[in-house]
Amino acid sequence: MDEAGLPLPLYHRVYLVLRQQVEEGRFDPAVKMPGEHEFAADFRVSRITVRRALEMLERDGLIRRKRGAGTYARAPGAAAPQRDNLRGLLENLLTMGLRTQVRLLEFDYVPATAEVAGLLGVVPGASVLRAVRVRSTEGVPFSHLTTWVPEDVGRRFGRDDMAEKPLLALLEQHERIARAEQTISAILADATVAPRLQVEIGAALLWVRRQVFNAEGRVIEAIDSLYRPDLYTYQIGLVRDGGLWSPQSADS
Amino acid sequence: MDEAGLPLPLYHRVYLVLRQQVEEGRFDPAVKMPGEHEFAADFRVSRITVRRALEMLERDGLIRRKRGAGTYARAPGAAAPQRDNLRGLLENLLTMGLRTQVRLLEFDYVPATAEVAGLLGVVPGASVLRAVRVRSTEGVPFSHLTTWVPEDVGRRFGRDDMAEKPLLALLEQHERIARAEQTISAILADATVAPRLQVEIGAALLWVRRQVFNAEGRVIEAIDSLYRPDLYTYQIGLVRDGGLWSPQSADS
DNA sequence: TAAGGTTGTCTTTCACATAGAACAACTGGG
DNA sequence: CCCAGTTGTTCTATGTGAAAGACAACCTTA
Repeated sequence: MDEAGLPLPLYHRVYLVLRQQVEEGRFDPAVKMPGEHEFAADFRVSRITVRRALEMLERDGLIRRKRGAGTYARAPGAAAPQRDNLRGLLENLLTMGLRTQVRLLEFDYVPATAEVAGLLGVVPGASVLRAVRVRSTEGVPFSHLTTWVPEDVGRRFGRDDMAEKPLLALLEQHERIARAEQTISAILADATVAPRLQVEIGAALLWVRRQVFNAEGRVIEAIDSLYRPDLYTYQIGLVRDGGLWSPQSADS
Repeated sequence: MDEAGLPLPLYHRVYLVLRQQVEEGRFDPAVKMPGEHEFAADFRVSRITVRRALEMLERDGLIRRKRGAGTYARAPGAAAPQRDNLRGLLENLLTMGLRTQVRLLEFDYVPATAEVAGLLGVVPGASVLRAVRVRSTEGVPFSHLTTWVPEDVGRRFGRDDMAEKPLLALLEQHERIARAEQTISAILADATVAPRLQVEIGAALLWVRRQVFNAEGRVIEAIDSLYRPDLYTYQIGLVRDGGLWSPQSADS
């Protein structure tokens, strides 16, 4: 059985894992990387499969191989996406006041699936507004947002409003937003979102699902957010408070 | 179809396209869907390929097929269960009071890498205690924890302590824990953690990195946690507070 | 120079993906 | 009732993914 749900070829999964590790700087360019036989044993695959993955990495310019000598990771280089600028980019987003571009890909009224109906607290099949947006910074997409809103709430604004203003601002024109519930998880990029986020199918994405409640306790919005982990992370501070943790701050 | 070199099997690409269309309500449940031959012509694939996609859709409960009669989409509300156990198991963990087993895989003093040194606030190469644990519930592993502690802190307890008590409890015997910083992201399962978490290589994992500070502001502990997204999610409540979100509660 | 390790290249074998085709079993409408 | 249309089933054939192994070419080091 394929737990991942995506029937990606073995060599491609090995490639994705190794590429992630090389890009993280996990291999010192001055130290010989593990040999093909060793990788094959680690991954429990044949050497041919490892070789296919390594050939792809070499074409990407991420590693250097030489017969008899071994395989070496390339130096991170100037444009290296180290883990430091992870935080950097998040802080940029916040301090710059979210200087990002938003592209509206879909905006339609659709019948609610069972899952969406459960999130919004409507009956399955009820008409709901679904909008899909991609948010970018400097032309690079980093988040993929799918939003569902009950029909009566959605009718208060149109497609143009959504392309310009944040949805939350639109909602707050008519509603008192009280609280939200978030579930954070991870998921693989599928064929739909991968090109929109400019990642490969099978790449790891941060998955945040949020329900927004108004003052009456009604769900007025459900958001499914997918983030590129190399460009966006979720940061939380916790304070120790009598044997328990309580949160201190989160993003907005 | 898509000849962009994507390594997804054809039948799976057809499945993804059709699933999206069915979920969007594009097929009236009262009207016969196009026949297998017609789909094959539309997608420019063989009928066998179309049939595999349709079989998957039928297993998902999204369509109904009958020999001689045809294929019909099911009513929008009748979608497959799919991701219910996400929330289910998490609630189990909390209500059962975290009835989990912990297995200590590694317990060693190692020289700090540059990355770990940065997290702990020590010089690179300094000796630090590294422990790797896997936490399971009912025999199923759901989290993989790598912990680093400065040497002088780690010397206060031994391997046996760690196998029994939570690390935080051990630390609080001698320290005043003040706060923590968490970074939440996503990462692919590599050859090391995949077997320990009983997932496939290349599966998506939830990645939480935590720095724990004592009252003096020193980093006492750094934790790298990997969670199986099908068994564990991170939940946060937010309250709307004067145009901003502030957190309400988190896990501990 | 010699030895051992590393990547490059070539087998063989098996399983699966896909195409193309024919036929069987079944349904609904004229 | 019969027939056209639909899904179910079973063939053949080809290409790719993958494992396992053997050997060649090459580099580094003792």
